[in-house]
Amino acid sequence: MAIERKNLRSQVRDELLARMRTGLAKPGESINEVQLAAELGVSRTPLREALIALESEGQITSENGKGFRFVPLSAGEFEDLAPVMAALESLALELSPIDELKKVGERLVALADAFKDELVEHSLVISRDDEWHAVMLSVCPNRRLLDVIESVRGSFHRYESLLVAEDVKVERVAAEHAAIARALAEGDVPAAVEALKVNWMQGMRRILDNASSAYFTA
Amino acid sequence: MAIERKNLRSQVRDELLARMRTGLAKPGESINEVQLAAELGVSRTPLREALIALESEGQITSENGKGFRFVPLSAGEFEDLAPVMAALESLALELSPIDELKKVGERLVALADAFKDELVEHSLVISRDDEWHAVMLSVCPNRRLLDVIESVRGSFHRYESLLVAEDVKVERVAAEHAAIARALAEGDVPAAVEALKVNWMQGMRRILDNASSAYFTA
DNA sequence: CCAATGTATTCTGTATACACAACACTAAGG
DNA sequence: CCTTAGTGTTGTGTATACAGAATACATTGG
Repeated sequence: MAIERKNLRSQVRDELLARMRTGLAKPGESINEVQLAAELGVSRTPLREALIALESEGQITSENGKGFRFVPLSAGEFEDLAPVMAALESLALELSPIDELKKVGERLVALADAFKDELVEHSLVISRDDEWHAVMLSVCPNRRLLDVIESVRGSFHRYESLLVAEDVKVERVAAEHAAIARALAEGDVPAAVEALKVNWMQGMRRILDNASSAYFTA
Repeated sequence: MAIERKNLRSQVRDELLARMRTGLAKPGESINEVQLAAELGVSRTPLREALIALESEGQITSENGKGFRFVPLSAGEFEDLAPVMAALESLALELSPIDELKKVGERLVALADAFKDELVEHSLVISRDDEWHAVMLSVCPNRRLLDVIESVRGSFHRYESLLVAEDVKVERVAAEHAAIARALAEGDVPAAVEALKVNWMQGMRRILDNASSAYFTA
């Protein structure tokens, strides 16, 4: 096995993302570089590099003399992100070869079923969902589009992880996924696109409705 | 007047972008940090920070022990970028309040006319085009979408700047802009979206056809 | 007591220093 | 002659050092 060969800045980046997702890094909180660097056991240099990378992905903000801050949660931003994801993934479907889509559609149907049956615990819901979308996008030949999707999804992810309540309606998600998958299997891209948009917007709405508004004060 | 208060890394970032657009930084060229830093009159630190920011925007690549490289020009990537821009700007239109769009449509018609009449010199074509699109997007309330658009547009820009030949058909662009603007003024968003997609794809195609394939070897 | 200015402290932004990986070149062995 | 191990050099990745901005605190004048 080829062993991982990663530089510190990317490891730090991953760790910061993890902390943002678990809530260990509180939204809106300002970052003390020396303290955080010490906590992570690295110097300020790779930490700052990770922060800068995350900043240009929109996951962190900075003001000139004041340093970096985890971006506050904003219902508005979350609502903004959903249609962007929907549009991007829709485009990905439209650009994928139709026959490939049909094949993938079948796999997706199976996955959606498994998803429903598994009674997945909450921590897994998101990674399952991720996996499902990854499979769907796997036949899209537009590399740059996939990059953009991944970047935006990063921001979306944060809201999912922090706000997903215990009682997420998993069956609902599975049903929506199944609808998309069936349309794809039949080669009906417009229908799939429509279902996909519903999936994103409903998903966002579900999460937002269940979330305590307290999260957004920060 | 409030005087500019920018840190070095953003200034370096701008300078690097400028060099990429003028061709001073050759596509595919690998970057020697000490040399480039000296050339810019700064230390490696802000230079690296700028490089990292540009990397996560997709404008620069890096390999672990090998450092940074200006990304090579790729016809494929350029072709990939166009539909993404089209989809994103289309979404922006769909999310904009219809009455605002109508008002903006009128301004855009005027701008398109001016564009045609001005017989603009080549260096100005792109910034005019930019300005036009900026006005069009000015009524879109989705901040995050605008961020994503700006980021992707950055990559697209590079191709425009490097490949736009002397004999760009300016009237063609103006005509396409006028079509979009008219549709907006009439509040016909679907028509505007359709025209917009044509604008992006045709624009990309025009540039690509006129470009010597020699550019892509790097 | 409050306002305003001066001073101390903290933390960012930038520069420099250091260690090790990657690459180039040479030399020895087949 | 080709291959490969050894050696030197260059350049990145990371750590540390320094300078100045921002903030908090104290002090003085009203």
